[in-house]
Amino acid sequence: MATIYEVSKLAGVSLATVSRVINKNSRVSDKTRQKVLAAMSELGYRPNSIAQSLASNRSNSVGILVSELHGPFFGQMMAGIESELRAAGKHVIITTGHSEEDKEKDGVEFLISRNCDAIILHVEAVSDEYIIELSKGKTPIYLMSRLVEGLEEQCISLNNELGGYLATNSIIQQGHSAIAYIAGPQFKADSQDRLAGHKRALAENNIAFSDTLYFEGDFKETGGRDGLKYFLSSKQTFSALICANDEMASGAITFAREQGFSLPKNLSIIGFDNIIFAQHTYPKLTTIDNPVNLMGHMAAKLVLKNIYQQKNISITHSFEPTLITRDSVVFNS
Amino acid sequence: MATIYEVSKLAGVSLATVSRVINKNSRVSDKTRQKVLAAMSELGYRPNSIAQSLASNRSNSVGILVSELHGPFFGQMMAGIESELRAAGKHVIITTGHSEEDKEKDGVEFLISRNCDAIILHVEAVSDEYIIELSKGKTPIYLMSRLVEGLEEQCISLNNELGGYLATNSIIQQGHSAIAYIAGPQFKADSQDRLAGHKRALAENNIAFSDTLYFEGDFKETGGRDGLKYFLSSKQTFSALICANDEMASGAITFAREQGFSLPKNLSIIGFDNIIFAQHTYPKLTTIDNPVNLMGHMAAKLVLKNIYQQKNISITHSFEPTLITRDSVVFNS
DNA sequence: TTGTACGCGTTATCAG
DNA sequence: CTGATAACGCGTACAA
Repeated sequence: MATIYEVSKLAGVSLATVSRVINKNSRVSDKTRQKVLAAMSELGYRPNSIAQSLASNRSNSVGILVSELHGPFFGQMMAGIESELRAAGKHVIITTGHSEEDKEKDGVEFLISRNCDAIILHVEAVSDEYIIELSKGKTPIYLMSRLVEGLEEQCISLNNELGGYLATNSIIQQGHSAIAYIAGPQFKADSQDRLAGHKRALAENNIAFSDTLYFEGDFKETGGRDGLKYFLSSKQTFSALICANDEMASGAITFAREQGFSLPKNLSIIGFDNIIFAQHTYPKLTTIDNPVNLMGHMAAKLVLKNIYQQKNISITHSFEPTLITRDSVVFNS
Repeated sequence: MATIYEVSKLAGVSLATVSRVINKNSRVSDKTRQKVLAAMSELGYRPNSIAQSLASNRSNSVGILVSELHGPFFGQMMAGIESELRAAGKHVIITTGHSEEDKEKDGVEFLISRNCDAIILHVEAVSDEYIIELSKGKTPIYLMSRLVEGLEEQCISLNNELGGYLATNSIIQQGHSAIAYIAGPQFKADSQDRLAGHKRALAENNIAFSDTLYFEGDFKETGGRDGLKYFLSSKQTFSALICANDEMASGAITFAREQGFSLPKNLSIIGFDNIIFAQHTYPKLTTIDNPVNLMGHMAAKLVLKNIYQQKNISITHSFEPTLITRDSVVFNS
């Protein structure tokens, strides 16, 4: 509520001097600094970051755009970014895109118009061209879980194709050949890549991909439920089920048991992402680890290095998923 | 990048006129409006919301402070608030407090300094006095899951005491009398209230509260695990376990099975919150519904009504938890 | 080391 | 209906 002007008056110095003690960079004599500090605390002065931002064209805050605010995946991602940035004294402004092109663009413009020093995006509906165009603007752009050609240096991504391959391959190594697959929404690049990896593993093992053992889910619990229901109603036989994320795997597990399956004996199930709850399904979920929290940290480090000039930070742009073996996949005898 | 000034030049009108067409309220002739609109799109003009905010003292955005960005509880809360506000064209600025006093205050000041039209707080470490002091400032304050005396009109809260009572009472009604309790961190009011409800139910049924069947957990999976481990190592006998939230219940379920328990036969377990994954534990978790998503919507409605003058909105300040009966609690014979 | 004065991009209050 | 012009709160050359 109090302004820099009132502080300067009370301290008997000029506006500029007050500004100088706020931005600890330029030199002020110790005596006047004390006077100013005293005046500030007496007035309960707090810098107006809006005005600071307008005047300096910086904001000490980075924007984050995620698809959703709920769900273990985005939660881990946001937490990773935020904790890294917060430790460096930077704030985070979060908004959402809901996987819809209009909302994603709206969110991006909001963040840009708020003068964020950089923005970290997890966008799914928007085109590569849009992103490339965006990256030419004055606000630096960084991308999570997405690899855009020409912007490799600004991307932190996971090799989803490899993850998909690992999942299917591990299932095949366990003696399964009749394998059902519940994919994620195919407009999402992650989902496509995971499916591609699945198909590669099948091909390498001379197993034909079957349309009737394929279902496109929604990445939520209901997707796993609906997918399994679909496979069962179409009288397919299969000994293993691959779900493109853990939420769908959870849904499938629950539905399978409702249908009288004994797990994992009757059906092996594998997920993807390794969300915390994957340790608490029954049987404990075998899955592919997606180090999304780590990737969040890395994205934050990337902006600390590039935007806030922090040195001695080494960046990993590309992450590799790994197989987490638990109890939900067994040998098919 | 383009400013209102360039637009006015290109359109051949004054700054003020451009500002008028941006803020659709005051009247501009159709002809000049078209000229301005054309100029805006030709230049790709986007209002700088920082400058708007500085000049108008409004920001069309509301601040949210939560303890953590991850976890099903906060996810649902943020999602509820955001979706309601977004539908009304308002943006949301989210930051965190990590349940630490300093960080909570820092977060609050960040939001205030960003000129939020209102802020919605889920604070746990900060005192009632601080909040009351805060509420005297120029930025309107609203509170989630916390009831502060004197600020009832700005609070959206859950009757946690009742929830705690319901949980324990339902367990008792199932014939249990040796009941272990894993509480949440006791510096959190929610945890205290849930525990108080537990004790009331015990007292009403003439069951003594036993210190040796009490453990203070951390509201995470490990809390459930650690709590159960503690009870088992201390050779207590009990037929039911109450966990102050679902994460701890999940951890307890997993650990119980690792220890060879057959659930729910050997041990009945009840949780609190009814997070989505409570439907996917095995056995499916009996729990207390905490309508946190709804409460988020309601908090958003409250600011829409009070701050953005939306009419015909009816507000519920106080929510009641309900028992969700699933499979993890059985009759003690 | 300190002060003056201008600019950041808009809104808002006046006149006209 | 439209146009000057003063705020908004602060950063930052430039001068002193």
